[in-house]
Amino acid sequence: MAGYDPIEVQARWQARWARDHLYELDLDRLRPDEKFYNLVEFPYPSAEGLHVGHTYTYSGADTLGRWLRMRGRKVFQPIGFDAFGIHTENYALQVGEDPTTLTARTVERYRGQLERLGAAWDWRHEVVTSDPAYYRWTQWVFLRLYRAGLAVRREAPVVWCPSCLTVLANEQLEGDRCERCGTRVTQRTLRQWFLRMTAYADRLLDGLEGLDWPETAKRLQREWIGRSHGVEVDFELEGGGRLATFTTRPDTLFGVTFLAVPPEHPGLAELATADRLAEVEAFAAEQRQLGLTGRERERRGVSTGRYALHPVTGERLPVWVAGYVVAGYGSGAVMGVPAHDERDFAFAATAALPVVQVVEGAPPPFTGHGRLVESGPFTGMASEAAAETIADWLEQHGRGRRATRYRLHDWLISRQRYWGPPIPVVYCDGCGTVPVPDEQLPVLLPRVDDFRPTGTGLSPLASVPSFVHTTCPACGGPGRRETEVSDTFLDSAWYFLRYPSAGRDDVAWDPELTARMLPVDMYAGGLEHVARHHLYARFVTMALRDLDLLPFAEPFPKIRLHGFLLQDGAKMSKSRGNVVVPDDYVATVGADNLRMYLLFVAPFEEGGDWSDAGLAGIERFSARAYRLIAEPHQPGSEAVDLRPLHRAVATVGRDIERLKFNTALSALMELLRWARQHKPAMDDACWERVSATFTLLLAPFAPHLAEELWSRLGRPYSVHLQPWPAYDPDAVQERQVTLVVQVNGKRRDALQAPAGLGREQAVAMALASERVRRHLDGREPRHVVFVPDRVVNLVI
RNA sequence: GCCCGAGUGGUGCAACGGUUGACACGAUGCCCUCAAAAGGCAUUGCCCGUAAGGGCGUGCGGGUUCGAAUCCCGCCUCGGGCACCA
Repeated sequence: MAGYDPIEVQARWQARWARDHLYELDLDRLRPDEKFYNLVEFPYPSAEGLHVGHTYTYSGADTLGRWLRMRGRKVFQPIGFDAFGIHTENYALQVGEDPTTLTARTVERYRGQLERLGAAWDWRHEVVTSDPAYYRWTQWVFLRLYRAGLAVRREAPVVWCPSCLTVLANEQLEGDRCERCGTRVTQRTLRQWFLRMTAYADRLLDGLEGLDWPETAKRLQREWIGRSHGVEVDFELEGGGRLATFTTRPDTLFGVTFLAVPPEHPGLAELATADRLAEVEAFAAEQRQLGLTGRERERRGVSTGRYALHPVTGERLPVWVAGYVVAGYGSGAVMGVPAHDERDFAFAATAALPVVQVVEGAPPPFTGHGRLVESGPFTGMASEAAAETIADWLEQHGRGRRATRYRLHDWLISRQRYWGPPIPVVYCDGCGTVPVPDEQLPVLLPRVDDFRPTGTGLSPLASVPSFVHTTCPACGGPGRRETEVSDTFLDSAWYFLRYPSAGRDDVAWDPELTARMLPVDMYAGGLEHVARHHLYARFVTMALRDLDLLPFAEPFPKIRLHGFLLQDGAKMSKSRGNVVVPDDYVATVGADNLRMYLLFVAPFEEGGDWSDAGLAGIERFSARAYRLIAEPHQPGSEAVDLRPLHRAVATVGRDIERLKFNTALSALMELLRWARQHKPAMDDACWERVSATFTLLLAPFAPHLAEELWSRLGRPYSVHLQPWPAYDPDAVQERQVTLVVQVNGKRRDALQAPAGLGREQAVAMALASERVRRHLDGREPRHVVFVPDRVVNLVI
């Protein structure tokens, strides 16, 4: 008999599945209660090809999906390509090829790779975000947000790489350096398009409560949104004007010894006194050049020469420009309380500013709470209560107001790049900013000879006259197109809405279909996307819901995060040269073995270490499984006790549901060993049951092998259309248990006993044990702990 | 610096507060073979002991409990996230 050839087997069945469209669903007939929208994060088709990290996630999600399918759910498992964006464009720049032709090739390659993994993708619903048929609707989504006042254009500082001559997305930063060239980034101020995500800060935060997400994911979003409740305190300036500061600790108001503004402060020239102006501007210019991240942790600053007046005491307080103050947060200025804030304390030390302790506790800097001292009428109060009282006082006297602040910023979607959807807006001298009408979508990205970033702050599209010059949709006069493209994260912020309706050219998504198919039932994703993609998608979904374009506000009620696959304890990376390429393994050991190995090596949600050595165990397992089923059965005479089979069905199902694929596989391995041992003794009925059940349990993990075995068993195609086997709950119960006997908590014997033994008999058995008696040393137990079917602990 | 997560055999890892080490890798021995590969079977936490048996053992130090890898407190190490958000 020929041995198991995983490569031949996978090729044959993949061809058959594709021919039969086995994994395509008829969405028209689907009820919301039977569908299961099984979503994975779609890849961006970059140069390197599919990473083994993708393979890892997709293996887990696909195994779950296949199992749910066998459990009777109609599993919708689409896939697509996040093909726009800087990653793709950078590679195109590197090889000097037009991104359009390049993307066509890489997408094709990815399709092949994804296909060969043997996952149950529904290719009929594929989306490619760089396809005009897709980005037409990305532009449409933008226009909905624009019309709702959620897309606005305003001037703002952005991160700039002086070496690559381009704006960088935040996700392209490693600390304060450009991911690509390692150059330290600077800031630049440009007129930009923003999506007003901060308008949804509260709902994004509060909505987390009801989501079935890992706690770490919720925490990350919570911290990213960063809501703080506090008070905005006004300080009158000597010589006129006032400075508003934000604080979460109004109870420390009497400890203020200075005010500080960031180097980016807009009114700096007016703030500084004449004699200080030159120094202030020099310092601010230098600090702005460094950018916030370039300033390190040094505590530098210069005095503006200006003084502010304390709102309660009227005391004169110097106003400083300080590098550590973050622009763009709160009111843009802080009240310096060195005694009760570590940063202010450090700054006060270098600037020789006084430290006044007003909360009792440890020596400064003391950031805890306590009784107020030296605080005028509020002295003696507990600081928590004082915070409220002082806030009231400020509000009553018109010197401040309660306020809520967020770390979350509006989403900067402008990119001075080529490879993205043009932002669908026309500028007209007469009409101003005019949105492109829906019927004129898509605004096509023109083919250009030179798509290199210009370094001028303008997109390469700005130098394409045929693109720029257009007709104003409002008045018919001459107009200029917006030449920026939108962030690639906007493409992916709504792609899951498109999948069911993919291919429709009349709507972005069909309302009736969407109501039935969404939201997503399970999203298998990565931690690195939580504070970006998942957040953007939630924001866009909420906004669309408010526009009555969607019947739900949360796109991903359930998310699970895969762990990371390491190599030799280190993250795989090109620079380390330790990237595992899945293709190589699919071609040598086969997709089934690769999938199972990835799932076996570690718990799915924790990740683990890749090792070629470990793969051998899985290959052996597959080969044994193949031999078990493929080798003919010489019937024995016994109706073998099938309890182990029932237990395996229970365990494997339970563990798949919990995403504990590693233990599910070990249960399958145990079942295999048991089946091999007992096969010769089994009568025909018994063997049929065992061989079929084993194959069904294997199907979610090793779809090709299981299909092959199923066909060899003479069963009707396809194993993937079969129901998951049932088990008898009674048969799962053990008949015999190991009863551990402890003396004073130390294990002294292990007795074989019938399950369900009562206390009396168990204790009697324990006392009868020779080993136990030796340790009892003739004494009577004072106290006996009995855990049924587990433990008898005799305490003397 | 702050916030999470994790520390268990030579290795990856498994264990509702109840036999620590399932499953697998590796190693050792044996079977098969002219031989090797493949395959099969067995052993495999550490220490003492020929053995029976005993002692120790889940990063470290305490605690709770009849009983702790698991719960609590304090440390150490590694991994990840955020990095001056007042």
